[in-house]
Amino acid sequence: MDQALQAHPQSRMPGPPEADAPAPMFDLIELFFFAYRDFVGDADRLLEDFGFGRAHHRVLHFVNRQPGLMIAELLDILGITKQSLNRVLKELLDTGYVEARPGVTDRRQRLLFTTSKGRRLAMDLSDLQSRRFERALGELPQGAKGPAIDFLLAMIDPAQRDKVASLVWGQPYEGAK
Amino acid sequence: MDQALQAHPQSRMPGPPEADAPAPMFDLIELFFFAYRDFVGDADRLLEDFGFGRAHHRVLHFVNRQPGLMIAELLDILGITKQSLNRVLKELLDTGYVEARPGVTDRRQRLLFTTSKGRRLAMDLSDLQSRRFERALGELPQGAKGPAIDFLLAMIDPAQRDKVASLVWGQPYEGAK
DNA sequence: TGAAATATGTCAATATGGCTGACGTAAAAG
DNA sequence: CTTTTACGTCAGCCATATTGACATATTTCA
Repeated sequence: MDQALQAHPQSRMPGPPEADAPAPMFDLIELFFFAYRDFVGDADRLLEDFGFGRAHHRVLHFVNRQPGLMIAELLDILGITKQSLNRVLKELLDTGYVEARPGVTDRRQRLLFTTSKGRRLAMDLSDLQSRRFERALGELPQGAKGPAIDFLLAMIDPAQRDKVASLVWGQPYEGAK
Repeated sequence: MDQALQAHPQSRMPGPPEADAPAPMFDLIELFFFAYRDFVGDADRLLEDFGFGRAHHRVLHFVNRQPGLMIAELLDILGITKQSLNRVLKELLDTGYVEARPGVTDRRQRLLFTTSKGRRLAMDLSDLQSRRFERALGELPQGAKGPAIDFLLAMIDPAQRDKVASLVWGQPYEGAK
């Protein structure tokens, strides 16, 4: 019935002799894929109740994290175009999860803030995802959080690491606490 | 000029006193987001040269990993509908990266295999992503791979873990080697 | 002051990757 | 011989992203 489910053949390198290329790390590749999928799945389910998608989540999250964020900064963080952002942001503004206030020193800017409603949703989403991390870390030996942070940080493009670190901690990373 | 870039305010919990809810793990949440983005970015860039997207990548990857995979099994792994798969799979078949052979014992089945061209592309993609893992692990203390695997596995829904483990290792997980 | 750069908004067209529902067909299983 | 299974396909819809072009207000600078 399942001759289709054979033993995994990747232990044998197929094809002609290519010297000894390091074997691909299929385990990490696939685990990263599935772990991330479950990670975002938590939030996806909650967001559905509000008629929002992942795009809304990302906007809401970073606005909540950095109140007073400018449009241009948000675009830079998300790495999308303003046209893409606009539809999503508009919906968050229209439904009252995010509000925009003109900049004080520069009135061209629209500084973004979460409303109390938006803050609550953003927190609910973060709590959901934090609970997954808590569960996962709880299954691991004591002190697994530092190494996990180090691992994830090391996976990020070195060139982007400072930017990310200052976004995450408000300053360059100083090592596991 | 940048009163918009204030110190991060999340250290103070906003709103009324909600007792002491555990603080959200913003660091892990955001690092996971950025790490995954860079991780898939590597492959995305290579895939563009072939006119493929992430959907093609996933199909090619799992077919390469489990030669002789049935359509239904692939759908189960990817968690998408057959209609979604079909367009992508068709393109991989038409362009000769994947081939389908009727099942031997059950001729309704279409068993999927990568062609030599497909195997090469799949390996190139896996190598790219493996190189990122190698670089990352190289920046960490010796023996960081085991904990990384354990962390990612722990992040996966417990109910799905056996399925994932048997997909990744061909058997239930036995702990870091 | 007047021109240029900046921050943002908007219209239009397009691509990709998902979805649901309905229907068809060949082969296997009872 | 009927039902179930494995798969394909048509049609339409949605979400998220893209590029390009153009508009508008505001700030900056020569």
